[in-house]
Amino acid sequence: MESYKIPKKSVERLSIYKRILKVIMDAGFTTVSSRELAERAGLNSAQVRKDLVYFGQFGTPGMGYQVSMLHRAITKIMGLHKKIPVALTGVGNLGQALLAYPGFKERGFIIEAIFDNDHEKVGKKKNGLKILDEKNISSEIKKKKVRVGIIATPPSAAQFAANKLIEGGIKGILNFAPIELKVPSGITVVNVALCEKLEMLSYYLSKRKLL
Amino acid sequence: MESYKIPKKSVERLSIYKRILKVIMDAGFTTVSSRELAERAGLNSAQVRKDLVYFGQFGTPGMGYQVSMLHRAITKIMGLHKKIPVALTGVGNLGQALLAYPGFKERGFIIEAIFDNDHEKVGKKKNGLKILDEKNISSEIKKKKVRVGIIATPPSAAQFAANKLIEGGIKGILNFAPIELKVPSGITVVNVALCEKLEMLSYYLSKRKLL
DNA sequence: TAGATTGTTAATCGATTAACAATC
DNA sequence: TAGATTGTTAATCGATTAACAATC
Repeated sequence: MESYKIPKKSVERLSIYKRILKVIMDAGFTTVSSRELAERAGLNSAQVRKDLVYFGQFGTPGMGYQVSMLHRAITKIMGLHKKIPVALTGVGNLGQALLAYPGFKERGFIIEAIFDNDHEKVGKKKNGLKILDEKNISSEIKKKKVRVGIIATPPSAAQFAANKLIEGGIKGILNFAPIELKVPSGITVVNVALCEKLEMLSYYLSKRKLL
Repeated sequence: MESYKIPKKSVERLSIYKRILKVIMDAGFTTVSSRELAERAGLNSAQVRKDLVYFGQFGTPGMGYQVSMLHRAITKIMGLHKKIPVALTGVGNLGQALLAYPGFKERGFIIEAIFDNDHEKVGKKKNGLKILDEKNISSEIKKKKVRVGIIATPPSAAQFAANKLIEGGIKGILNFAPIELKVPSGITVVNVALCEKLEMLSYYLSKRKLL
């Protein structure tokens, strides 16, 4: 399990391989080749092998990969075999959606605390969780041993939320706000570029005079 | 306004520049250099200039770029100056969130029709729109001249939804389902890789023994 | 053994960055 | 004019793909 120079893209694809392996496993197959994996992921088979080798030697020449073993290995490598307590900041439309989104729980991300700066909302309950004041983020998440923060605030409030989360000891942030967060080294930020994706789509349609 | 070989990444960054230009414009500045833009976007200034030149010559040597003019130009290039009628498929948690998410409307993406395959839901209203049966996607969207489809269904229903959307004449799809949609050439699919991002974050924390 | 497919090296491709003449 | 900053070319870097010896 090396670590020094693994491309971000390879890590992202690891997640894709895991998803495909699950499908293949559920279909009852026990082994799979890099060619098959590549085909299903829309990639090159050399790339699949190269990606996997960053993390270990999982294959058998002439045979391919053991589906369930590789699936389990990737799950472990990605740390998806443990539950992770999460805090959500910003209980607006997007925040409420994420709160209800089953994809988080399925991956072991358990939302344990939710925050907003709107005093109209603070104190009310959403999905069984009381909305807390953003001012108290750091003390609350220390109490609940939260490890990951999700930022679903408007862009103007995002940096403040990030600061408070980091103050509370958080090391990883999933950021939905369309701004580049400034964080000290040692903090991992993963951006979900919703607006950018939307505007890209607009561009491609517009270019072809389809709008 | 060339078109033959513009990298996807440059298009995505165009959206980022637009966002930053808005901030600079609102702060009252009239010109901006590639260095300043780069700094705010966390990029290299040569990259900013190269990206922009794909789309035209907007700058003045010695001066930089006219903020409002560049902002307007990018908006136009991305087709964000017109309203786009949109259909949403999958009115589950994620779908309902997207329905309420103001970011779509702000960018001119107006959700005009919503679909689900759950007969419990069909006929009910959400955000002032009646939920329609997925079976009727193609006829309904033809009627409403919808140009873009958003897929927020579970993965198992995503390909069916995509097929129906395409049957109805749609050329662009924003896909939130974690599967690689198979579409004929001429259809633009932009994937929002929510799960992959989440799992990436898990990986980086796990690697550093932070979970 | 023969056939298949891995892990890995080398070749290719594309994207980022540095450098600088052109020019406001 | 002198200083600043563009657009652009060349150099660098990194990621993808092809090819193949090793090996099950």
